[in-house]
Amino acid sequence: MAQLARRFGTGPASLTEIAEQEDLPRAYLEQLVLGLRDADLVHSTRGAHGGYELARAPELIVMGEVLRALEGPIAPMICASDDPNHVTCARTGYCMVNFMWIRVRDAIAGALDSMTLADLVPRIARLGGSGLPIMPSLTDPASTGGIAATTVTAAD
Amino acid sequence: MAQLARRFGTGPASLTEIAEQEDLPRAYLEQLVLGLRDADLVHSTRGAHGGYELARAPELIVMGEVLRALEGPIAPMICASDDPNHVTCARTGYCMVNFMWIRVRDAIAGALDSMTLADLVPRIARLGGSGLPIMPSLTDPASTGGIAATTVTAAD
DNA sequence: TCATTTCCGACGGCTTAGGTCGGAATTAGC
DNA sequence: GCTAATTCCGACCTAAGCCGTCGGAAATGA
Repeated sequence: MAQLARRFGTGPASLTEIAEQEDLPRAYLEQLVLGLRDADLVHSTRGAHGGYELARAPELIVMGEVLRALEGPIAPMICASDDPNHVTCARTGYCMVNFMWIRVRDAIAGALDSMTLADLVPRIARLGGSGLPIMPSLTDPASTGGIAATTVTAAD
Repeated sequence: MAQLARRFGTGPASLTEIAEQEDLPRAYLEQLVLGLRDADLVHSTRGAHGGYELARAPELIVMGEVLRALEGPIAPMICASDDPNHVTCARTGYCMVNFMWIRVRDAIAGALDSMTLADLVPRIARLGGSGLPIMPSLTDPASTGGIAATTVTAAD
C-alpha cells in the first residue's frame, strides 16, 4: 500500500514491479491484494499493462480499513471482535476479562483509525524516488499528537 | 488472577480449588501461574495447605503487568516490542510500518496500564461468593472514562 | 496471436498458542 | 518419621494460523 501511495495518480502498477521494489514474492502479493480489492481500497485493471492503484487518495484511506482488509476484524481475543455480527459468548455482558479486551480492542482500533496512508507516506516521498522517506520524529512525544488525532471513532 | 483477587487477604488458595471454580485444567493453571510468580505478582507457599495468593492488593496490580507476565512483552509485531532490549531491525527508524505498529503498541499498553485488577474485580464481588460480579455499564461511554484514567504511562 | 497481467483455488511447512503428563521437591499434620 | 497435599519443572502433544508456493484460467493491449 505504501508503494501504491507513492505512485498515486500515475496509473496502475503491476505486482511484478512492486514485488521487485519491495523484495517480496509476487505470488504472495497477489493473495494480499485480493483482500484489498474486495474492500475497495485498490482498483485493478486486468491484461497487459494492467495492475493495481489506490481507489482513493492516501489521505482518505485510514489504516484501520487496510488492516481489517488484510487481517480480518480487529480482535485481540475471539470474544472481543470488531465484526458487528460475531458470535458473542454467554459470558459477554458480565465477564470482566471480556470487558478488558473490549477496551484493548477499542484502543487498537482508535490508534489505527487515527492514521491514514498519507500519514505513513509523506508527500516528499510520493513521486520522487529519492529513497528514504522522511518521518515525524518518533522520539518526540509532542509530534505524534499532530497526526489526524481527530477521527478516533472506534466504529461499532 | 480474578479468583485470587476475590480471595485476597484470606491466605493461599490451591490450584485445585481454583481449577474447580474456574473450570480449567489444573495442569494448565500451573503453567500460567509460574510466570505470574516469576513476575512477583503472586506468592507461593509450597507443601500441604499451600497455594497461591496475590503479592499485592488488587488496586496495585495493573493489567499490563499481568499480561506481560503471561504473554511476554506487548508486541503487535516483532519489530514493535515492549521489551527494552529487543533486537531492532535495520529499517527501524525510517520504516513507516514500524512507526504504525509502535503507535498501536503504545495504545495497547496504555489501555492495559490504565486498568488494575481491582477495576475488573469490583469490591462487591470480593469476599461474598455471591456469583456474578457487577460491572460498570459497558454501553455507556462516559462511565468507562472513570476507571483509573490517570496512570496511562506506557512505561519505557 | 502473443505477451502480460489479474484472478483463483488448492496445497505445504513452520511456528506458536494452548494444553497434557509424569514425576521430583517441599511441607503440614499426625 | 510417614503420609497426603501441593508447588515446581521439563518434556511432550496437537490444532490452527501465518506465510508462502504452484498451476492454470481469464482478460486485454500491441
